[in-house]
Amino acid sequence: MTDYKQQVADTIKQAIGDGVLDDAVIFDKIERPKNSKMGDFAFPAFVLSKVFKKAPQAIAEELVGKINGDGYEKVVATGPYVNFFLSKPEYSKNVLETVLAEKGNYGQNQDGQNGNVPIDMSSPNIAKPISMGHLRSTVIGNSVANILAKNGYHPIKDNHLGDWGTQFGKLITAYLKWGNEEDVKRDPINYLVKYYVRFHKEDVDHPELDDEAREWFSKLEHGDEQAINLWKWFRSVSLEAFNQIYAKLGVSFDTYNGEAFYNDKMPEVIELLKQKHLLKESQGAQIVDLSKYDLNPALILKSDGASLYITRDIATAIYRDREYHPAMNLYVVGSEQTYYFKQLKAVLEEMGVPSAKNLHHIPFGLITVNGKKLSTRSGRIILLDEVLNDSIALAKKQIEEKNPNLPDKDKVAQEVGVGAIIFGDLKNDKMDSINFVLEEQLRFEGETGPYVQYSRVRAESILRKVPDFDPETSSRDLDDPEAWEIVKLLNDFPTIVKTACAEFEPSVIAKYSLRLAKAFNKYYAHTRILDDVAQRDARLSLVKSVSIVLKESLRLLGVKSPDEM
RNA sequence: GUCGCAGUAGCCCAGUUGGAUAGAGCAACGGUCUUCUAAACCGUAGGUCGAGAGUUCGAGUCUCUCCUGCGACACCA
Repeated sequence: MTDYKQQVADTIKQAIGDGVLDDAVIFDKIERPKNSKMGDFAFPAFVLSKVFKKAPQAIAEELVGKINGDGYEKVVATGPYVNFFLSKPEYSKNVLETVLAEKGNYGQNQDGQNGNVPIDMSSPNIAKPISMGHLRSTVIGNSVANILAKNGYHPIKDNHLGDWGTQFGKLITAYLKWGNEEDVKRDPINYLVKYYVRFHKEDVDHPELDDEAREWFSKLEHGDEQAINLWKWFRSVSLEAFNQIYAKLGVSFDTYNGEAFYNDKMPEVIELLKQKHLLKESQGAQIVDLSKYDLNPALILKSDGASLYITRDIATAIYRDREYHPAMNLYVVGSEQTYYFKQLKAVLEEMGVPSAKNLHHIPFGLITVNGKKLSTRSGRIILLDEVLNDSIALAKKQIEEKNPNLPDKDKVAQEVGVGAIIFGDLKNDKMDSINFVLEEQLRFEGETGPYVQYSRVRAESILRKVPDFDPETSSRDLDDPEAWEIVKLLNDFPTIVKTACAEFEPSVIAKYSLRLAKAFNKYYAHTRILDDVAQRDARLSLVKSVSIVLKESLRLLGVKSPDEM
């Protein structure tokens, strides 16, 4: 595959002459004009005006005079810019050739050299419902994993469950007092939450409940059989409920190493910190001083000797280091924890944990309701499952209206409804906070997941009309000016894949898929693809290529692509 | 108070890392289905890019000051 930007840079370099500008400088200056009528690539001549002491307009003219237009459609000076128009038939052929040959593999690179990348994501708490708040971590983590794999890494999706802690003492106490097995079996999360809430209500007037809860947690920690069995049961019924939602979202995990998993690995952390003489006492608690990182001290042990979140995270990082020798160590956690992750990284560096320098917090903005943070206590909670079901129901309704003869309606409704929610989350910069309004989530028109899905459905529909079309052997001699924008976008895909990976930013893919879908819909509206016999196969090659790249883009986002909808 | 993130059309957001006339979507108004799926396409209208200064040939983009919103600031996770 020809690197056209490099080709343009070489042409410019020859025209300028040796030793005037660095090769890299020239390459960096080459840009894509905002308006494609200006050209396919442009070189702004401003940088040269100082060197040659001439107006950039004049320099642009001179450069064009020195360029012989071989390999280009034309090269023109427009004001201070040298604008390059690529040779469309050759370029198109080249691009389509590559996409059709590589299919879903198009854009794959090996930059990651198969390095392991554990990703901390989703992380719901046992016995609590999965809310919209968990959606972001789940869906961003899943997409980042797909993007990493596309760049040659080996992602390891780790659902760091909140499955340990004093709340289990409370839960056991509450269950034994007011619970019943049938209810929990029927609707685990709902009833477990009820017990938990009731505990907190009653505990106001009956402080002795707290003692009981403490005792049960202590029993749990010391391996009491009844306590352990109840804990295991709560955990497994919760996980079953979670997995139904994950299945709906199309997200799976490689490990569920939650807090309980690391519980027995804490003493070693403390021991290591002591060996390195990093622990200091302060106000009765054990801290690590981080003043040389310009950070507040990290509190490792409470004054009562109990461990904290960071202790567990240190244990996690050390475990991952030994287990995976990770190329990167990722945490998809809300942006409100940015400072905390700086501290964690600093402590790990002090401890000399090798992967510390490759620890990346992937932050994202809050989901709010009326501008306020979600919280179970204040009742501002939106259940993810309900939102997904609403969206699926709406998709079903649309299918009944628009395409009542569609086979597999329920499956498609799920793919479209869930796709809308996932795409809606991933479309914008992950740092943007999202003010949740249900009606805005349930939109299938304009810049949405269903729009991209629908675009590919149209492409597939055309391809079905010509069963004898063979993308392997068909003509790729596309000489179709209307298709030009699409071809250029197709050529961008491998670069987009790399950018999304470097920035841990799924929205780069989502925005790209919108651009491609939009360009295709425009083409579709203006060109009768099947009518012109002479151009038919080349056009179908383009349609097939669009379908391939749209499907792959959606896959990277974790969104399904139905063939019909 | 200190630190971090953000402020672009009525609403929600892009803006190719400093380049050409600031762009989409939603909402509004008007047009396009006997012809490859109208979940689409085309058009109209909508802007002091939070405010001010600075750097430069050139600033939505970089620097500084201020304003506004959100978040974080050791014994929660």
